[in-house]
Amino acid sequence: MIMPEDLQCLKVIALAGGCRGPVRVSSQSLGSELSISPQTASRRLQSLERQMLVRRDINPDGQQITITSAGEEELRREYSDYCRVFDRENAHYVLRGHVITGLGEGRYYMSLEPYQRQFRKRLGFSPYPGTLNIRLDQSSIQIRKRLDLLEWTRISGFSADERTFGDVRCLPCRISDHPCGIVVPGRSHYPEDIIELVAPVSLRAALGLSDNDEVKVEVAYD
Amino acid sequence: MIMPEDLQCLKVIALAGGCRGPVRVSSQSLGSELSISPQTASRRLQSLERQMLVRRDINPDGQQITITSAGEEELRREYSDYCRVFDRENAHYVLRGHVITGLGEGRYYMSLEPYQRQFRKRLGFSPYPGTLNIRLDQSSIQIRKRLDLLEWTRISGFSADERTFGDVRCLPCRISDHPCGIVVPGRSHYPEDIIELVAPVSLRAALGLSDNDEVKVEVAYD
DNA sequence: ATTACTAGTAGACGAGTAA
DNA sequence: TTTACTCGTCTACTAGTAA
Repeated sequence: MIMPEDLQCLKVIALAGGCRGPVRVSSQSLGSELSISPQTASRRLQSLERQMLVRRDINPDGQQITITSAGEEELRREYSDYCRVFDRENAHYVLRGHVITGLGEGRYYMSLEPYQRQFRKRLGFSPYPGTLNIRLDQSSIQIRKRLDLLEWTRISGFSADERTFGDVRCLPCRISDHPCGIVVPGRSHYPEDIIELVAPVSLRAALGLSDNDEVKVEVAYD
Repeated sequence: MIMPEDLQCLKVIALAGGCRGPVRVSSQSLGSELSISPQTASRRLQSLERQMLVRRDINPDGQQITITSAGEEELRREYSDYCRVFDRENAHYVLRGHVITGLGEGRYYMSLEPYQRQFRKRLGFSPYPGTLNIRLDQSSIQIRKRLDLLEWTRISGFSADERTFGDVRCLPCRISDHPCGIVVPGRSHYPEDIIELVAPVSLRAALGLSDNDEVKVEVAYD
């Protein structure tokens, strides 16, 4: 296995064009790029050459470096690792938290016909009138933030009885294999450590949940 | 700047799903994955935590690790570096070598009407009857091999005068801003250290080249 | 099983120097 | 200027141990 500092070095050479032709890379320039001494940079280049990852043409006034096929292969391996990390296809988020009692607002909103109709159309189910409120564990709060980058379904607001009901966004998810959705009111500031779930059934009843029970919410983006 | 060994460690955690939720990563499992001792792996995790790149929930029987936004950012930076390396858009290859005298076969073939017609159509110029033969420098031979992965223009063979003329493939390129093409006969084995160029003019005359002069051939894939 | 300390050592580092 | 050696230091490793 290639050492991480060698790989880092190889990457810098690749960025300079080392995969596509010989490039001038001096120990000094490489060193300053990696914040290491020219001596160490020189040793790194020798190491890469010994591993047959680069080819060097050394002249008295410098050297030209070319990345070999083996070197490029090594870079591609690393590249594919990063592709796997950031591949949207297998993005599967997990949130952990504990059941809490909400303010009962969810129950009211979810009972409104215009919301119900849209949920039915967009998520494929009529929401049970009531939401399951969850307080996220500390480490899940960071995950929650990243969900904002995914594609949420927009549920439009409406007016009725001289009141205005705002937009809501919803992200399909699952809790113990029950399909559900995280709902977040449009613009109002919502506490970052709390999520609210809608589902076709009462999750509390279906899963036998009580306050403070631990739950796991999964978001599979596909 | 993040140390390469820390980044490597962070990547492994990310591959285990650390960007999308807390994952169980023990010092031992991490160590065996990276071929380092559990002690070192433990120190790496402490280091990542100190740099706020991960969050750790440590229990007596193990730890759950979550990559923070800062950690993910670091990974994305690295990812974008690799994207730049392998981005086809700015693929710009450089071959270096020295002019040699060929066998004069190029001159004959390039004078044949069916070949001429196709070159005119595919490359946009009528080839000067004669090719410039170049012996590649040692380090350019590896670059030459990679060109085979690019999209070459196929020039079809034909029959005439009871002889069969084979397919030829051609890759547009430039030599000192003169548009030209690398030509390679279809199936016959061609020496890997030699390339043959066709151009609308005599490159030897246009560039004042003699045998053994150094030349640089550029292939810009776009 | 874990995590993380301490201790001792091996090896990587930068400085200086030669070619 | 380069590359790459030697040398002395100090970091970073593994092993052993505690919690």
